[in-house]
Amino acid sequence: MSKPNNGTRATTILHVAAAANVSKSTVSLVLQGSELIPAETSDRVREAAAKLGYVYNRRAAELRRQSSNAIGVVINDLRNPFFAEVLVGLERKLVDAGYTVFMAHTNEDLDRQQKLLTAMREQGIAGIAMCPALGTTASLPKTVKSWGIPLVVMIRTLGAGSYDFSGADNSLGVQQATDHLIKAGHKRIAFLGGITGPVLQQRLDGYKASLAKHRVNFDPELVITSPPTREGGHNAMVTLLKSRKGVKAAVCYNDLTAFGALSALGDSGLRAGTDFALMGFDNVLDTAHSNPPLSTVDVKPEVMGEKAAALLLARIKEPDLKIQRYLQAPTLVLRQSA
Amino acid sequence: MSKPNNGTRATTILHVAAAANVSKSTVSLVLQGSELIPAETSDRVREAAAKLGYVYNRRAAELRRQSSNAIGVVINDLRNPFFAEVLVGLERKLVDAGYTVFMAHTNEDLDRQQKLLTAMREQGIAGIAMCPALGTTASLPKTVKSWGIPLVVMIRTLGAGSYDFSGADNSLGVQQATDHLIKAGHKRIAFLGGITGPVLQQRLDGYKASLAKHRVNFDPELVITSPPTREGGHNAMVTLLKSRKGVKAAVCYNDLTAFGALSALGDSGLRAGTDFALMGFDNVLDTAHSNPPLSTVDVKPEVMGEKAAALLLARIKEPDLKIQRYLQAPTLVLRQSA
DNA sequence: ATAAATTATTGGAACGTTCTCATAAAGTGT
DNA sequence: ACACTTTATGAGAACGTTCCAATAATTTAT
Repeated sequence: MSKPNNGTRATTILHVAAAANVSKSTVSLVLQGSELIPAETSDRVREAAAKLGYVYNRRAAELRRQSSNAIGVVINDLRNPFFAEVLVGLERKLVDAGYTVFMAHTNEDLDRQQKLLTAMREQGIAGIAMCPALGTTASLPKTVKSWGIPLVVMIRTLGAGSYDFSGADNSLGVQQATDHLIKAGHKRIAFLGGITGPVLQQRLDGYKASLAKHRVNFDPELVITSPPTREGGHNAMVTLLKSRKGVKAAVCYNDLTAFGALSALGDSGLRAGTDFALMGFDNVLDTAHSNPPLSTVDVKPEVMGEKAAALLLARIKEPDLKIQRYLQAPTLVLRQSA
Repeated sequence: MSKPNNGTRATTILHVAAAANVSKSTVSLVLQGSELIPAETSDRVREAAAKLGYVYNRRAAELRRQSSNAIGVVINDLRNPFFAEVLVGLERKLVDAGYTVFMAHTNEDLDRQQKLLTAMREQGIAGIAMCPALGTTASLPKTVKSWGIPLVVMIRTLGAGSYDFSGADNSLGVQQATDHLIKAGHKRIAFLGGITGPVLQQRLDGYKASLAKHRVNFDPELVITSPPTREGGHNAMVTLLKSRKGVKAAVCYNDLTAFGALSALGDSGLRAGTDFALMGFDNVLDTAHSNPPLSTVDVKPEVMGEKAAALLLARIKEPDLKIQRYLQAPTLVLRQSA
């Protein structure tokens, strides 16, 4: 009865202890569900806690035990449904494992990314899952590792360094998409969208590989880059239709650009599937109900998220585990656009 | 020189103090950018901190000063681009104000929402911005307020309680959309999509109000509900085409369902704008490049996010401010679908 | 010169937990 | 009855900051 919480301050473990007539140590043990405390006592404590409206002060606990139950996720393009899907898979898995997941958005801004990572570091987060903003230096994983924070990189590789990674086999995926178009009899196949970064590189490689394999000439005129957005895809398709006459097939950097391309085709009275063969990439949920439904490369965004979560959890549990790199195998899903 | 950080533990303010030959109090003041410390000293301290690789322990600081620089955002449907856009506006504003923003996703799960709020409470977050999951009880704002945490509710109202709110004038918006269709000569106008919740209610009200104003009969057969997704919109349109013959115009619950409807129209060889008049709602970025570009009602998602941020910041600064409710005024943006 | 004010710095007590020991009480085996 | 284990609980030192109150050194005013 030494702590009668009169003031305005939050009720603490000490107030609960006083109310339940035990020591703070006992309360702490009860809160942690320790086996050491008999039911009678722990009931009494829990009752007192409930009556006083006690709320656990996680900050204090984490300060003391030097640990955290929060995982930070840094994402770079919230407006791209692909990332949203990755996120959903990632978060589900982490939440199931008992972590609290905090997401933050860089909007492809390196400066913001730096600030976010610093903030997470200062918060003493238990681990970080990130899709690096474009232009991120390859040494970032090493830096984060030197901070002692478990890290998994998603989607975009960061050079050859040693870090856990979950992403897609971009090259193979685009290769399959291009193969499909070639098998359908197309020779002049455009590549639409994407501006920079490792993912574009890999996807272009796949495009070229397929062409080479089938002995069709690579024509640089047929790759039209653009930001990986609907607008970018739209513009790329407009350019294609206007100045590369006769092209009747295209592989897109991703589904988003494909949607834009679909829109541009529609503007010209063309319909993908009958007048033009168009392939997307990602198999975002939206593809099943676009106009027309998009043929695309399925890389299972949610699964990539789940895998990333699994890698991170493994790394947290066992910091010295050997580096793992997960590459989602692509499969074609053929709908109406090609 | 009393603290020579030999061990494996993180370097603290004390190590910095020792290295710079000052007391921990001085280091603390320097870290806070206090005016009290002359440049010569503070330089020395900062140098020492940098050399030792010191990292600020925010947990400890927040525990002591009973405050936080983090704001929690709870969002319910990450896969809906509308929410993504709201989020972007919200976050930008909060980050500009110096806060760290942590987002979390409920996926429309009340249980998860409860857990998230509790987690944020335990973390001692400075404020919460949330779009409540469907089915959230109207007393939630009161509860959060009783926790002493500033709160702003977004998009979905929660009864008539007293809480800060940022959302759209849904009723007026749909009314304008329906007016537009009626003025174009349509009499039988469907309402497609949405299943439950205050937003659907408000939008349906607007729909009915417009019909009433123009003396056209309300036909319950013409409102076809569905989950607010592409798939939902697709199915609703399929139903409409199959069993409500002759209907040539529809207002959609939101852009996402409109996209699905666009897809279903395409499946039937119909094109919105020429064969069918279709209106969306939200004016999500994607609408500008759908196939065809969607006519919709613009409620400026990013602005709603920014407004929510502003309300929250005001509430944090001045807890006794009078309650504010921001309703974004809708405007029609006419593209090709109607 | 002295008092008063200002400037630069510091010790130590918080903040609310966890966790290691320590101890007291009760049970067990001989 | 005794030693010995087990069970239930508690005291107090951390964790890394902040900030009040105090002191020491310097300047200014008289």
